[in-house]
Amino acid sequence: MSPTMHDVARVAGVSIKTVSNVINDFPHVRQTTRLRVMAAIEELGYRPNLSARGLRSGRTGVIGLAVPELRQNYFAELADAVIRAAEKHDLGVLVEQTSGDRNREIAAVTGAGRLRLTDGLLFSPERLGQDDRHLLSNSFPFVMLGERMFGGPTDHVTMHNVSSAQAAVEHLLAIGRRRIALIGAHPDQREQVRSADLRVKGYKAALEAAGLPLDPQLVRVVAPWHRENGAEAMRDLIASDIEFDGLFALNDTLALGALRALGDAGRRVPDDVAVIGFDDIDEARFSIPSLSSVDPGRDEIAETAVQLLVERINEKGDEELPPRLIKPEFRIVARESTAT
Amino acid sequence: MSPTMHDVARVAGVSIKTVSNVINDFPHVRQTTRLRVMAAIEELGYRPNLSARGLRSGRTGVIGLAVPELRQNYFAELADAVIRAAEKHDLGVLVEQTSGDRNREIAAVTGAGRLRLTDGLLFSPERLGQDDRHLLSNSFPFVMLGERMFGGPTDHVTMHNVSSAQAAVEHLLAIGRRRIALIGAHPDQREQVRSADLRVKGYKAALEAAGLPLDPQLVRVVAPWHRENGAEAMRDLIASDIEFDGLFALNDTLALGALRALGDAGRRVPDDVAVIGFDDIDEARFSIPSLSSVDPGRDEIAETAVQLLVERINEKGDEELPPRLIKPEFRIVARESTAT
DNA sequence: CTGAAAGCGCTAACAA
DNA sequence: TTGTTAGCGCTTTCAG
Repeated sequence: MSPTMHDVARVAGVSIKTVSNVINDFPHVRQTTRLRVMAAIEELGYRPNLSARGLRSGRTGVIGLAVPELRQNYFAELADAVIRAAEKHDLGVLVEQTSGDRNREIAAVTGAGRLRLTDGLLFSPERLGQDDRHLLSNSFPFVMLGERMFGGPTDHVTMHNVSSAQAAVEHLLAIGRRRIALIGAHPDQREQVRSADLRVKGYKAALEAAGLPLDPQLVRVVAPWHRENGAEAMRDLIASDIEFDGLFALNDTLALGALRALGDAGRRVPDDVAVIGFDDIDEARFSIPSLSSVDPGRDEIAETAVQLLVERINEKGDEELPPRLIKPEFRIVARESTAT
Repeated sequence: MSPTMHDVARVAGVSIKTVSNVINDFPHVRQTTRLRVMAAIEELGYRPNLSARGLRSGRTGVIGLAVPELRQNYFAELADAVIRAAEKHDLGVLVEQTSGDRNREIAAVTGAGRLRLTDGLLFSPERLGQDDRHLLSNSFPFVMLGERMFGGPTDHVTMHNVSSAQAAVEHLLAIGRRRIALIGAHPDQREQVRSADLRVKGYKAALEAAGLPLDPQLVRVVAPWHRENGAEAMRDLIASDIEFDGLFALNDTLALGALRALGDAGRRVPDDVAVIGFDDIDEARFSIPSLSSVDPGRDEIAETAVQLLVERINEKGDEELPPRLIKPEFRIVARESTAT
């Protein structure tokens, strides 16, 4: 077995408490003692046992991040940002993939399984919705991400979906586009609070503000938001012979798929069709043509979410803050796909 | 505090040991007792404390995965696959990003910090090399990934770099290309065992087998393997006025950047230049044109790596297997960028 | 400033 | 088949 604090104490000729004091940077340790202890630690190659520490202190130093799947660029970049942010707080990140499986999302929020080992959870649902709020509680440090559930008992970091989508469409209008298609609307009409619906709302608001009619034929239902589906929706749209000169795709992946289908069909971007996506994933900068997009403030979302979670973890039982809802600033990133 | 086994035992009217037996699916528990215990667990919302279990059993049920950064598609897809594979063994995955920082890679292999909480580590180095083998030991369950360090004391899952690179170039030769450029060679000539050098070796082998000369001007040094660098290398190559009709990019990200630069310069792919990448990331299927690539067997790499790690974790002290080196089969994936 | 000792929640001998 | 009990390695009162 690896050495314990007792071993270190014995080698350094001090008590186990002193070793603990040194490790935890407690102030009242004489310098010579400290050095002696550190030498012993070095000599033995001692590493604290985090399970024991976790058991004793009630903290593991690890937070959980539950996302649908890392294969999706948006989540990979989110996870990247979250891990970096957690690091600043000296926290590790246990990544759980729910794979768009409702039961696994339920398991994640109700604290079953592995995530019990964590001090708190960042959760980005894909299947749970507004009706599942009863599953949430504020007894475990928890920060909601995304826009599938609002008004729960926990902190929530999300984005300005409506206004940023509206800004995206206004960007297309500003370069003279009038027949703007949208791909990525959600099939299920009953659900209201989700990225798709909110972004569609922004789309409609922009058209209305510009005094343009809403042509339902230009609004295409697509789910899930994968490249192939974006390409397929665009092929359908082209095949349907409906006229359009602009496209707002509800995320970049859809937009990239659509770009592909437009290219195949010989439509030039942006000349024939100007395209804007949503998320501003890395890839948007390097597609051909490069893709205009909405940066929803992903890095800030990650940093804020971790920050809120840390506050909840450190919260004393009595001082309970009410749930907070935070939306970082967004930004329209104009690239070639909407160049004039 | 959340309920403990004692609470459950009290409510169920049994001893703590019986609760433990039920939780761990031990055989010798009467059915009625089992039911009573399970009811109590349900009633109290009891969840085992994994820190305590970890302390007692020496197992946390979590493995570590150390990669450079999830932002890179290849690693996001690898992490995705690893998490899925780990799940089958009922293991969680703590993801650590080393961000191409040598010291953080050293910290990861030497078991400093958070990764102490894990039962084993999958490690994909970017900065550590052959000379750092002394940092490795086989005392902690560990599986090496990638091709920066060979011959260490641990299991290692890697890929057929040379032969698959050779196959990629032969694919270009087979469609009649004769002036094949390579981008992504590594600047440092001293280091031998790394993806870049191995793939360059495959490139040379293919040319030699075809009786073609090696033109050093066609081999471009690029690091790191990011899109922008791929685009830049291609712009340089085009600007240098050297003739070429094929391109082997040492990874897909470079290839996608190069595709971009080729498009900008008005060179048609595959007509003017046929392009093949390496890794077969998702994106390759959806670029314009779609990108031919080498699938190095990523899913199998992930599954095998987790499998080997689990074996090491379960290994009794006495039966030590010698280090194993495993290379899954590769596959050339032909798409539009090398269509005839 | 340092030491002694209790106990976090669980598992696994050993007893009954 | 079930109960009792001794720690796993650490933090943390409380004394000294």
